[in-house]
Amino acid sequence: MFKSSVRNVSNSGIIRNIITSIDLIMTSEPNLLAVIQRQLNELNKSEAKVANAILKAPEEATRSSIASLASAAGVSEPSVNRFCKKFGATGFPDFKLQLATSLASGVKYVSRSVEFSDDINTFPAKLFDNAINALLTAKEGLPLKAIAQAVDQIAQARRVYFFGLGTSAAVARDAEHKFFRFNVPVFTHEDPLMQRMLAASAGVGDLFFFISHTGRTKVLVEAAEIARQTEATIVSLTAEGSPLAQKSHCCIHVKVEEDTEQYLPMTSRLVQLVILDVLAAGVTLRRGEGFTPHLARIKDSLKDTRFPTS
Amino acid sequence: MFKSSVRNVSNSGIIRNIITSIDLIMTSEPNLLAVIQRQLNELNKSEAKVANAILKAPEEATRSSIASLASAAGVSEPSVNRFCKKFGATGFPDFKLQLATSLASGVKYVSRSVEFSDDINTFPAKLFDNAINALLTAKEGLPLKAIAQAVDQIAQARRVYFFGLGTSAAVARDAEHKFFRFNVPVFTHEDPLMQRMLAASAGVGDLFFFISHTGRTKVLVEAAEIARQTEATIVSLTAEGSPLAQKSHCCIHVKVEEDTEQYLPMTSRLVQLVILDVLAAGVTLRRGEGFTPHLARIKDSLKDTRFPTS
DNA sequence: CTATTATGTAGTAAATTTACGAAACTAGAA
DNA sequence: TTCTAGTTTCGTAAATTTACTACATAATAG
Repeated sequence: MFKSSVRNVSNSGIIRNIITSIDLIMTSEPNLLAVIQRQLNELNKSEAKVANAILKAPEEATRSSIASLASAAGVSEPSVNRFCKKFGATGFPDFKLQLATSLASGVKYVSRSVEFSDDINTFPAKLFDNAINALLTAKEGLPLKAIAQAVDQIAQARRVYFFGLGTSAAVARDAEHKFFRFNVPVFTHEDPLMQRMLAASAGVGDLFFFISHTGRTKVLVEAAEIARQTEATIVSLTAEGSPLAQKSHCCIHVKVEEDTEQYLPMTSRLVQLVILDVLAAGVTLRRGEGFTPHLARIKDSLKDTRFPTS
Repeated sequence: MFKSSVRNVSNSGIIRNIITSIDLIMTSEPNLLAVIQRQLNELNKSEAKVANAILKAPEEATRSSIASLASAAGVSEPSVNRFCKKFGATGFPDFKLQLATSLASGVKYVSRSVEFSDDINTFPAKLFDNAINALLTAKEGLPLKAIAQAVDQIAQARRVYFFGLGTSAAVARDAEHKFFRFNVPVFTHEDPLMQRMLAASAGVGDLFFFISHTGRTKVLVEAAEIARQTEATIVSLTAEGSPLAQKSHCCIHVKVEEDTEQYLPMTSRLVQLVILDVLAAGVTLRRGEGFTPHLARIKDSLKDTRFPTS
């Protein structure tokens, strides 16, 4: 079984090496509760009971015995044990340990939406927790291959266009600010007509980077469609399998479960930004150490626009 | 002797009460390992053996049974048990739990900067960790009072201008997208000249929201200065004590230790965005439950611009 | 109605704690 | 020093709690 092979890492040096890469993808999970939360509807009856009991009182769960947790959840002891194993633990004690560690960081790793009963003392922390949680989740399932590919393509591009609409326009703008530093001509346009026209007149060496949470915004997908007719490369940061993703040569997709009750997409944008940071860092690494003076010059150029630090 | 009086706590009620305060000092220490380390020479032979075994391999200690730890330390099982109780735990499992928690909170969240020796398997995770770390730190020292005040002022404002330059311009743009939903006329301008002119022509009910990581960007501070001459309210999201902060009626300052070696400001912007989310949520709560249909309408208005979900 | 999955029962093994006693140490006196 | 009473320290073994496994029964899907 895959799960158990991951856990038994400490036994064999050889296995350890093989596992390392998997670890990066899978097990670097500081947030057990988030995983439980996410899997909640994938669980069967008794497992769900256990999950709810744990989510309800996680701190208490770390202190109780398997028997008391079982009775609290209204299930038998082996059910609890099976539950633990399902989530990658070797058994109940190990599970408690993992749970305790994830609780330790102080973040409530369960998405908590803001209620109208919240006040200034509660809702800011909730939003921060959600943001942190989103980043942690995204970090787990990072599409490293697509990221590496995108870095390659950006590093080689003659021109890079960052296109987004609505909230994603702000992300595109941010990307522009980040990437122009690499001597690559970078362009952003929020105007769909400009986007279409630029897409139509693209050629070899042009790279279009589309940003969209849903990947279903018509005008953006259409622009991608047009660009696709040319020799340009199309990279997108969007939802997997979406119309936009289908038009792309390379799609960086990130799983963010945006709270649909929430009318403002909060967290997905943060993840997009960090991914763009990652891409920028990737390009910097690509450019090599000789490139840092160039970055330093750009930074220095801003010096005179600021009041000196007293 | 002090040592023995502590030891004999369980015998006498009076002594117990005296000791309690000492316990409080001792056990409120977040790092159990540090406590053990400090007490090391006050311990007797077998206890010291146990202590050393734990200090040598703390991570392993959390995972091992009392039997294996006992044999690793070269003592009997009850000795380990007594050791645990001495350090405030109810028993061995409880001790392991405390040890695990103190290990988790301390070490993990350290800023790690990207090196040129990094590759695709390491640097994305580093950047995510840094981002998460920044949010965690910001969450700790959230200026709730200033936030509450800013929410008040935004909710009451007749017009809100979000001004930022450079990277912060993108944040301002994002803020615009978030806040326009509250029936408040929101404006963003990246052009310093526009910012000056709008500032000059401001009046009662106008709110200028300045965003700047350093708080030292001259043209932005000047715009704030100009706005300050009018009846407008000035709120800023910037560094504490900076020139910009000094011009503001209300300053939301956040401590983010930006890696100065890094030429791109990565994390501060994320924190700014989440803070703006917090403000937006605050305004929503202010508007009350009757306001949600309005938000829903805005969301629905986008429906036709998207390809339907298959 | 069969095959498969899900859940619980009961027994077993393991781990932890307690009770008790032996050893080691301390201090005072011969 | 050497002995002895008192004390502390530590380990053995038994008791108890806790967790796991194998198996049986119930539920579910095909």
